[in-house]
Amino acid sequence: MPELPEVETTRRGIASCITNRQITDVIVRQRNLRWPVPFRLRKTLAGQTISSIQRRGKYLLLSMQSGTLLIHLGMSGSLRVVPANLPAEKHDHVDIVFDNHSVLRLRDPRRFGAMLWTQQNPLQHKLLKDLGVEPLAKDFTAEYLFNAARKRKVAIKQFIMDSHIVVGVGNIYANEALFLAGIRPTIAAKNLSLPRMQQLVTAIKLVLKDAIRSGGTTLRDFTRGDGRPGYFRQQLNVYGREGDPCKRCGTPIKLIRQGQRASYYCHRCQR
DNA sequence: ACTTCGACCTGTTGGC
DNA sequence: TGCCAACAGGTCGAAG
Repeated sequence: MPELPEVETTRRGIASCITNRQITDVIVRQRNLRWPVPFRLRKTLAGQTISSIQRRGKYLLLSMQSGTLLIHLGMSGSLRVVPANLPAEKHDHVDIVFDNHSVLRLRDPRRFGAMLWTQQNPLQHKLLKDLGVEPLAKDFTAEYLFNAARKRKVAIKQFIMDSHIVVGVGNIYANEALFLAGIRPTIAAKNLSLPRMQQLVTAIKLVLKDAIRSGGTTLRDFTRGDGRPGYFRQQLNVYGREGDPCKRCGTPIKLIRQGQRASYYCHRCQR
């Protein structure tokens, strides 16, 4: 579920509920996420106040007096603020309890997510320090992408999904952005001209902004527990549409595999 | 420095 | 209906 738009929507959705709230308790039901949830997390967090919640890539950064809690939602994670008396369900692994008896609850069926504590500058943390640019920031430009692609023979789709180049472009939006830009996902990154990179950069920003705009709907549907985001799904041009007609030219959408991920594209519109 | 691939998990879906 | 394989929105880290 979580690509950058969902993570950003989550951040915005919980920010006002948790900032300036004091933590009174932490309940860890399952510590085996991607990396173990810190053993003494309850001891570490109790009594601290969350001063802000920021996002870097798909990581959420909860700032407190003595450090930062890093949260990644992996493939299936979600965060919700619920009343403390709402019973935890099967995959509700961590509760952060606040002084007003609300709870920040992490749910993650596949457990590819993470919750880590760091006392250093979080941007210097091992997992964050080598991340690429933010796709919606001004420094994500055609020139940047073009320069980064020199000598890179990897396919452009895998290239834009590489978080060391640019963060937050997941499989759905990589497919969608390449369609909008008219670029075939298999082209070697180094073979794209600067103007085509400009089209791609523009498409990535557009797709992510649109998705954030409809992210609220996506999130609400998801957290309600009925899975797929109905609203956003209707905006998809290629993802999940194998064999269906291209919305621009009618040619059946193709499905291939790149690096064990599904790539959908129009053989005619994308060259 | 770059590329490929296995690994981590559970839940859902589609074919037989 | 049951069973099994394939697949799912991520990304790290080892090995080549």
